[in-house]
Amino acid sequence: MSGRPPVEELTPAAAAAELADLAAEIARLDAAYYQDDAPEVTDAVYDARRARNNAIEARFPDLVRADSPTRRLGAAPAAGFARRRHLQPMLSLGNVFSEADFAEFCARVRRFLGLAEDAAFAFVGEPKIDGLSISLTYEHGSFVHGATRGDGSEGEDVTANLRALASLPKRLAGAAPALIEIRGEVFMTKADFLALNAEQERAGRKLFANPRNAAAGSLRQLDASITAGRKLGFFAYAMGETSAPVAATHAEYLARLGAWGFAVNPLSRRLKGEGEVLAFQAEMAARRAALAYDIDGVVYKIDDLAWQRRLGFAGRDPRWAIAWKFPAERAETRLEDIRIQVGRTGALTPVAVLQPVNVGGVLVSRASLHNEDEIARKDIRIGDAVVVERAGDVIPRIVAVIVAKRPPGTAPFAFPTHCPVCGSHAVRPAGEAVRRCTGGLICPAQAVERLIHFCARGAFDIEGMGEKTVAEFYEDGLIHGPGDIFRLAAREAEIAAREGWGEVSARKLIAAIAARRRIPLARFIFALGIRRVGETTAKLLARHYGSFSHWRAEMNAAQIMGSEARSTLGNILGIGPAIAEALVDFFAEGRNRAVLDDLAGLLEIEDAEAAGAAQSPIAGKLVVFTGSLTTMSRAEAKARAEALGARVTDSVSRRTDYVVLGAEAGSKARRAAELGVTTLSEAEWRALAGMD
DNA sequence: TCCCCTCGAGTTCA
DNA sequence: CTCGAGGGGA
Repeated sequence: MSGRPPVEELTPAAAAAELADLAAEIARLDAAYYQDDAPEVTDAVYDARRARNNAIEARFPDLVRADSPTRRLGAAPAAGFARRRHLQPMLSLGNVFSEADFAEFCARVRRFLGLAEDAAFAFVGEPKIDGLSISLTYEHGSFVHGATRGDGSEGEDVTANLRALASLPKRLAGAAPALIEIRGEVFMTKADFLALNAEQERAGRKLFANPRNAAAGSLRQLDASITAGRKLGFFAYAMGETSAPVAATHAEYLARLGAWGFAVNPLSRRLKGEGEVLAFQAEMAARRAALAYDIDGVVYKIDDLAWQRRLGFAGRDPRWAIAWKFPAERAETRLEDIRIQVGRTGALTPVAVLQPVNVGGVLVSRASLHNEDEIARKDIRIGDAVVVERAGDVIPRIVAVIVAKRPPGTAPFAFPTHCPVCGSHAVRPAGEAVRRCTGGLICPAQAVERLIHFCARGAFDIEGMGEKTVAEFYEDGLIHGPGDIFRLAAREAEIAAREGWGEVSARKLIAAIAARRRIPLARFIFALGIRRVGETTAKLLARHYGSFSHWRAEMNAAQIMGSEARSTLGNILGIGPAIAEALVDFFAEGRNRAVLDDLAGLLEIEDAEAAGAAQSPIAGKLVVFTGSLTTMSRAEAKARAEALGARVTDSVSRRTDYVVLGAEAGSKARRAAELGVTTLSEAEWRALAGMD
């Protein structure tokens, strides 16, 4: 800043005067920015003021004012977090753990793009910081809102908190698309984490387990001024929706981000091929400990954005990027007990109770043991010394038993043959891994789990009816079955009188329940918790039957008529014999039918939209590709077609809608002609599918 | 009949 | 997030 002496040369008196000026000035600028939405100065000027203020405060800690800008923020505290849908979903990433895995990833890319086996392509390697990813939306160059990743398609709106991050530009420098989503990572350095925890300890507050949690906890503060007081860093690294292309390669995109004013991880590097990737991975592993922040691996992205588009997604993971994780952290501890949990479907799941041990910054005291065989295979016994691992995922698992440290007198674990809750016989069908309680409707453990599922996200999604509440209400006899939830309104006073409850929370709960009386058919079916019927299958059924009454009638018919009607169920694509049987079993049980009657009287179940109402002309069509395609590989063509709602097979039949002929198409072209199936050239196909 | 992929059901800790 | 089973195509 010109015209001002360097901080080192300030006298205390001059410093005090300047801090007073800065406090007043920054307060005014904040008000203009946050309240009037009319910034008076550029962000660079604003940031320089804050930086100057911070520098002076650092040198004269005694002079920090009560109204110092570092102690408050102009933004009004947010009232809870609204949900915000991302314009484009935020990615998850596939993982690899070795050179061989990575080579396999590259081979898949080559196969998909139809490249030669020795074809080289460039990557960008980026250290994978253990923070929390967020999405920022800029309109006409201005930061308008930001959200956490959430489930990938919808996160929490933390705009006010993000405004408090100095490292995040409020305006993009230079030209930018009218609308653009920018993704990056909010993180805390190891040093700031330790300092924050020391501060927390001094203040008698709870400590954060690791920098990641500290960053998440700091960002997700309802009072944005707390966020402002925490030192959070931000690196931008990815793109979401954009109204205009901004680069041809990822490396260019990163440069663009830098030009706009974002911090981009300086360690990110363009790598010309697999050889350079290996070297980079080794380099990062070696530098990991010395870095200011925690990283758990390196993300490699294919540099060419046109290739990225072609590669697209397999499920939720992009085919054009991969996270190469460092080996998981491990720790040794003692297994104190094995407890058996009973799930919604009656599955008996063994869970290890561990002597709490710190694994990679998190205190682990439990780990799933999956099933009977897993325990037998590893010969896990109560009292054993075990190695616990927390891999890239968060979920700990037991890697092995240290047999040398096994105390005397242990015995192989005897898996119970009866349900620990209701005492019913627990059976394990031949060929299956899971042993299940046969108590069904009489088992209280299953009943609670079913109710929890009923209220959970994706099903009725009743706010305030979490696991604990449901379990307590069930235990105290407030609810026995799903219908009772919708009769709770009559017992509001009783709920308000419960420990930990009050009038306000009871009223809110009743309102949340009332808000869910109307429910789409698919969610309703999913909520029932029918075995083998998850979210996807429930949607499928809802679309097929359209209405609750139709579904119910058909299912009753199937139940009465047995195998014949069961085959009708089998005609729904995606419903095979096992799911059909699960459905018939559910309806065969009188108590389930009673629950349905009960709910039908309490709820308004919305009809599902008619099947196949999709917009693309190829949605629902059966397509066959033959011959060699010139503008894309076979796998790519298939993926694109499926993304547009078509089904792709390899053999031409009467049911085939289109046969797309590549060069040198042979027998399938002939067969298509014989059967009178419509054939398309590759160009015609691209036009029909809207790919050009 | 086999293989590949998707879906369901399970779980940890903050 | 992982594992196992189901579904569907080869």
